[in-house]
Parts: sequence; C-alpha cells; structure tokens
Amino acid sequence: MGVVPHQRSTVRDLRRGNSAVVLWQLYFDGPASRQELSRLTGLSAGTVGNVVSDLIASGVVITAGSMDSDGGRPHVLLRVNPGYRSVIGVDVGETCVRVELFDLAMTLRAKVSYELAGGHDVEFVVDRVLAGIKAVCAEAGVSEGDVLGVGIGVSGVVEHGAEVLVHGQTFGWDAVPLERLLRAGTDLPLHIDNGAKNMGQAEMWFGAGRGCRHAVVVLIGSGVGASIITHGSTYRGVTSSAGEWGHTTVHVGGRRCRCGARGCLEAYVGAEAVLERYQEARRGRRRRGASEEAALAELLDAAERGGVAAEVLDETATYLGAGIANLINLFNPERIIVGGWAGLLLGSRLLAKITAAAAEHALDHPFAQTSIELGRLGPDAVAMGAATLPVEHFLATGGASAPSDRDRIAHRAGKRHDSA
Amino acid sequence: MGVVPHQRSTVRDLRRGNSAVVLWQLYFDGPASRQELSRLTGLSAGTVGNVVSDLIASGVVITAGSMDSDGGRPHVLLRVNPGYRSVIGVDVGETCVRVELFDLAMTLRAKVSYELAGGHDVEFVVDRVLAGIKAVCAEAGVSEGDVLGVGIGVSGVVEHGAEVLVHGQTFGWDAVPLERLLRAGTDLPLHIDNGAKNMGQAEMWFGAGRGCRHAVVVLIGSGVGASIITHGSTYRGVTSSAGEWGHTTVHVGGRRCRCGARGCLEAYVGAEAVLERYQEARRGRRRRGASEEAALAELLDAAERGGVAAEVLDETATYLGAGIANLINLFNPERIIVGGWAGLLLGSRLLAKITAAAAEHALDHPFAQTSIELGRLGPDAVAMGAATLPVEHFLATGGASAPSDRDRIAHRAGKRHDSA
DNA sequence: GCACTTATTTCAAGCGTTAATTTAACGTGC
DNA sequence: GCACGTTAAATTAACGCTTGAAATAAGTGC
Repeated sequence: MGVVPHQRSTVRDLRRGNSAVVLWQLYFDGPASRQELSRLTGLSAGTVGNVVSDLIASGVVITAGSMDSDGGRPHVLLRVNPGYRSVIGVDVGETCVRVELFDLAMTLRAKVSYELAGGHDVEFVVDRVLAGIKAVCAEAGVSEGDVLGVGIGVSGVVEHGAEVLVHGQTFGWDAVPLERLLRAGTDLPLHIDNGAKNMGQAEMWFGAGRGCRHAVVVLIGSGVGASIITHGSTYRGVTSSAGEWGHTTVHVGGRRCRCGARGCLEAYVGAEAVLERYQEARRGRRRRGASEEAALAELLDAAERGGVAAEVLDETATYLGAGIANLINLFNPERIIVGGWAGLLLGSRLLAKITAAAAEHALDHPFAQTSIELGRLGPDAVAMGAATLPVEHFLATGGASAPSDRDRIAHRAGKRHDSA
Repeated sequence: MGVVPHQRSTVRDLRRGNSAVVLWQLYFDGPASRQELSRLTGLSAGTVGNVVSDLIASGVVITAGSMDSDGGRPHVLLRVNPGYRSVIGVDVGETCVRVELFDLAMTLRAKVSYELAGGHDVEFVVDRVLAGIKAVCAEAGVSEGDVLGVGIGVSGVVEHGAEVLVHGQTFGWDAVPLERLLRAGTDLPLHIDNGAKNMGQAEMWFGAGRGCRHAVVVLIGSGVGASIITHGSTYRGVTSSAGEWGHTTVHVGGRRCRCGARGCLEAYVGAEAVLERYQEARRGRRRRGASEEAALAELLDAAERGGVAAEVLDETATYLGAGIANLINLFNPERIIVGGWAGLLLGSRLLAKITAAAAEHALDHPFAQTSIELGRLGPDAVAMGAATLPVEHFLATGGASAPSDRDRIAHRAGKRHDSA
C-alpha cells in the first residue's frame, strides 16, 4: 500500500474543516469578533459569518458582549458556550478511580472517587467507572444526553485497533477489552488512552505547553513516562505505545530495572529508583512505612546539608539531563515539560542542574531551541486530561455532536417529503 | 496562539487535495483503472473521472493498455507519465558533489559528479551544483523548464525558516544561506534537506520501508544519524534537526564522542568509533592509509576467527541494539531500517545479534510490533532521495506544476478580458 | 439630524462532489 | 450475424461551499 497523504474529502468535509478551524480558534484564543476570526483564520468574512451563525444556532457558540471599534460599528465578541455540553474524565489510578465532570471550558462541576483497595479486578473497575459516570451526572444535574463523551486514562499501553485493548502490567491487565466492557453499561462515546498521554495533553492545552506545536511532557512518578506532542497532537506510533522514555537505555550494562533490562532511565530517576539508590548509598538502612512522597521530600531536605543525599541527587540530575538531552536530539522540540509528582518535586530544586546536564549531553543547535520547564498543573491532572479527549473530538469535527446529527437526518427526511 | 488543526480551505483546495489523493495512489500503486481508483480512494466515479481527465489533459497521466473485466467494457489502465517532467537530485557529500537527473518514475537519466578535493568552500560548492544542473539537463536532453525541481542533500542541520540555512560542522559551514546563493544561478524550485533524511525517504518510497507509515531509518557511516518517519512523512521537529540519534546518550559517563559529550551512541557504533575501539583493544597498533571501508571489512573478516575483533563487534551489536531499542520504545514504529555503508556492512553479519540486543533492551510489546531490516538501496541513494522531494511536492499539490500554473493565469486573464 | 467609520449580512458567481442516467465497449448465446 | 446482458466510463442535474462585492446595520462626532 502506498503512502496516501490525506483522506479524500467532500464539500461537506470542507465545511466541517473550516468550522473546526473557527471553533478551535475561538476555544483557545476566544473571545473574538467575526472580523477578527476572519483575519486569524484566513477565511472570508462571509464564510465566518455562515459558520458562526450555524454554531450560534446550535448553541455551541454564544455572544460575549461587544467591544468598541475605532468609531464604527462595534465588534460583537463570540465565545464557545461552556455550558453547551459537558465532558467526563476518568482516572483509573493505582489506588483509586477518580471520575470528574467538566463543562466545555474545563471547569470542574462534579467529582467522585472510589478506593481500589481490593486490587484492579477488571469487573470491579468497570463497575466503579460506570457508577462514577452516573454519580457525577446526578451531582452536576446533567442528563447523559448532554455529555459529549467520556475520556478514560489508564496506566499501561492502550492499543487502538479494531477493538481498544489495554495492556497494564501494573494492574495485571493483559489485553483487556475495556471499551467493550464499558459499552455494556453506557452509550456515551468513550475515549480510552494512557494516563500519561492524557496528562501531557492537559499540560499542552492548559499548562506549560500552551502555544507549542512540538513538545515532550516528561512524567516522573514512582516510574517514568513521557508524552510526545508533534504538530500539536499527541504522537502514538503504530500501536499507541510511543513515549516509553522510562525504559530507554542510558547506561548499557547499568542498573537492573524492574522491567528486566539493564540501564533504563527509570532505574536511575524514577522515585522508586532514586530512593533505592539513596538507601544503597547509606548502606542498606531501609525505612518502611513512610510513603514514597514523604521519603523523597526527606531526601531533598537531607541534600540541603550535602553528603550522600546530595550526591544521589546530583547523579539523578545528570541522568535526567541526559535523558532529556536524548529527547531534544531526537525530537528537536520547542519545549520539554517536567511533570509528575516526583518530577515536580525534583524539578523544583534541581531544574538548573538538570538543564545544565541536558546542555552537556545535547547538541548545541537543538538545545538552543528548547526550553525546559516545570509542569503547571500539578500531579493530579489525569482526569482533566482525559476529559480533553472528547473535547478534542468535538472541536476537530467542527462542533458536530450527536443531537445535531439527528437534526440533520430529520431535516433531510422532511425535505424529501416536500419534494415527493 | 492556539493549536489550530488544519489550515482553512477553499473549494479549490478540495480539488487539489482529491487530485493529490488520486495521483498518489497512481504513483505508488499504479497502474489502475478509474473504477479501481474510485474504490481505493473512496471518491465517486464521477470525481475520479473529472480529476483523471484533467490529469490526462495536462499530460501528467497516460493510459497504459487495458484489462478485461468480467464480460463487460474493459478497464482502461492509467499510470503516471514518467516522461511528463524530470527531477534533479544533488548529493553534496564529503568528497564530491553528485548531480543526477531522473524521470518521474525515478529512472536515472543522466549523472555527473565533481570532486571536492579542495574542501567545502561554499562558493565552489554552489558553482559545482549549478554547473551540474546544467550538465545533466544537457546530457539528458531536457530543458530546464521541464524540470520540476531540484532536491539537494547536504550533511548537517538544514533549518527551514524565513530563509533556508545550512549548519554543517563537517564542512565548516555555519548558517550558510544555500538557497539564496543557488537562487542567483537558477530559477528552478529548490528543496534543500539533510542527506540522511533524504536517504531515509528514498528507503521509504522505494526500499525496505515501502508501505510503512511509522518507521525509523538508521544510517551508520563514519558517524551515525537517523531519519524518522511518522504518519508517512519525514519528521523534522521545530527547526528541522530532529533525528540526531547518533548523539543520544547510551552510556552516561562513557566514551568521549567527537561532539564533545560522553557516552554518545556514535562513540560506540560509528565506523570511526568501531575502528578506534578495535585499535585500542589491540593495544594501539594503528593502520593508516587504508580507507575506513576497507578497514571495517577487514575487522569483520578478522572477527570470523574470534578473538578481539569478535569481542569488539559483539559490543558494537549490543550498543547498536540498545540504541535501536530506544527508538522502538520512544517511537513505536512498524519497522527499523538499518542503512548507511557501515550499517549495511555490520548489519549483514550482525543483524541477528543486533536484533537480540534490541529485544533485551526494548519493552516486549512495542518490540513485537517492530521488524528490524537492512536497507535495500545501498549507501549511495542520497541524490535519489533528494530527487524525491520535488516529486513529493508535485504529488502533494495534485500534479500542479509551473507550466500549468502559467496556463491557469493566462486562462484567467483571458476570461477577465472576455467579461470586460 | 447628518456625515463618517467600521462590522456584519446578503447575494450572485464560480466550483466541486455526488448520484443518477446515458453512452461505450465487450462477451455470450441464438 | 445480431440482439442481449454486463461492466466501465462519460454526462448531467442537484446541491453545497467559499469568495468577493455590495448592501445593511450600528455605532461616533459634529
């Protein structure tokens, strides 16, 4: 098969596409007047007027006051109607299932969370997710028909084939057909993806990645992951497992990683690995009971006084810098964003050292094009990131949603009747 | 600025796009009948007919016999006319400038090459390139007006900004405005890119990458590079320097690389580095005079008898496997293609070991999705790869070329005159 | 109230796609 | 040898979209 560049398109795709361009502009840089939209999108004033009038008629866009012009008729400002529909984001985490409902502007409207003390039995998780969807709808007072879709972030590889399959070694999930299982309990559109990719998208839309087209969001928690954004959207590769940065080799023949290989980045910079290295350096004194978060914070404090702790952190910064340099050399991004709870913790103290180490290991030219920054959304943005998936779909289709499709069919049926 | 997904488009872009879809299909999987095109592209029979009749009228597409149908009117087979226009590819290499002229089917029609004994003085190189263009046109008997464009592959980073700038440390070039300099001597459309990326594209179009949408072409010569293909096209990053795989760190604190950093992949698997490691292992006996090619071939032969040579190669395979595993983990490609003169030499003997090392260092899931293969085009495909750039542009614009643009303008001017 | 400025809407013209219809080209069977 | 059925390609009518120009709306300043 050859490399076909675009899909074929019809005259209706054209409108959908232009509607998407307008809506996207309005969503990320709104409010704006029709005239401004015309200037920003390159569309003629007439087309913008048409598209906008459709969007207003369907309730997607509303007016938002007006703004004086230089003496003439004032601009009518337009913006996406946050209350048009809702979206739901789900974070299937290590310890709990979090379900959150947002309006289109990503304002949190309702949330519930369920503990997962009893492990990650698939049926139980599915049940909690479905219960959560009903619960947040009830709490926020919206009917399921007003929900654009549900985004679900899980840990592990999410394969988007004929059927969505989740491979989550952490949960002991092997090729779980999560979408099919959920489908039995709800009719809402489902968007299942890796949680790290979701958080990366949240950071790109609303955090440190705003305005970037090429970036990598690095996520350091107990383990290490990354979300790669190329041309403004998350890169997934051929089976959606792209971005496994944590298991790239940075030291051939080095430390054993929990994945079985040697010298993985995760074996040096993940919270678990950092603490382990610290314990080894202190000759095996092990502190059980304290959470990883607390232990890492303690290590950071200890490092203020120099000594072994400082050495471990320096080495961590070196490895992290080298890993980031690899991303810079391979992807030539505009920005590297360091996130995840451990990433934020480490980054807040070590960013300068990490950046210096990256400079040492990266080529000058791409390094000079890249800024290395801390994430802005905190470590709990998975559900929100997941909720961006239905919004993304909504924007990309130019604001079409199930109800308006029904309208169209009804309309056509009516017409046919007229002509008969 | 927000993340705008597509460009705005007009009804004419629509035709251009569909024309491109048809042409692309015909170029890579032709010949085909109109009906088959309709089935393959999803376009209606009418549209295919319209598009094809335009393409035939402009000479881009020609009929190629017919094929019986099941009893009815036979299929008329269509194909891209190889002789419609020509393209030129230029390889500005370490030792010489190669200029080659191809027809649209990438059949070589003429070639010249100039030695670069006197170094890489910019003016001299520019002069040779321009002379080469004239020479191959003369040799093939085509006028410059029949050349779609010139693709030029250079070593180093090619920055596509307001002006194309070439940063080539190997040549001592720093921000050379190559396009502007060439522009003084020719009016042909110029497409300047990194030679490794060009070779990668050649391998994708006509070599081991055919039919792949996500792949990485790894190029090992004296140094090490890579060309990353995502969604069927070369990934460049924000300033076109993506793919610097050779300088990713695989051994923090390891061998010193010629780039100044420590532990780069290139310091282990580039031909220069492999030979250097071999010399070190043999305690400094150095053989001057022999070319790198000959020396590496000799090393491979020596390794058949085991001993130090075999050890060096084993280590090389391990490092190369780890480097490839990193690509697999980060990009989740369908295929990794090993090319470059040293890559082909090493790969022909070590592919099994390299693959085994990659399996050890990569995660199981993405590794299982990836095949690791040798390149098929040999090490001298840079000029051919460069020549694919104007062809790519031609296909992507649906077969529009300078002359037909002139026609269109004339046509429009005529119309305006009529109506006035 | 009037001139002026600027934003938005309206409308004809030009194109492009689709789906249905017509025409063309071929094999088969009488 | 000729009508018939089958399949491919060309033609045509209907409809939708964008554009650019002209008209209209909505303000300001005098």
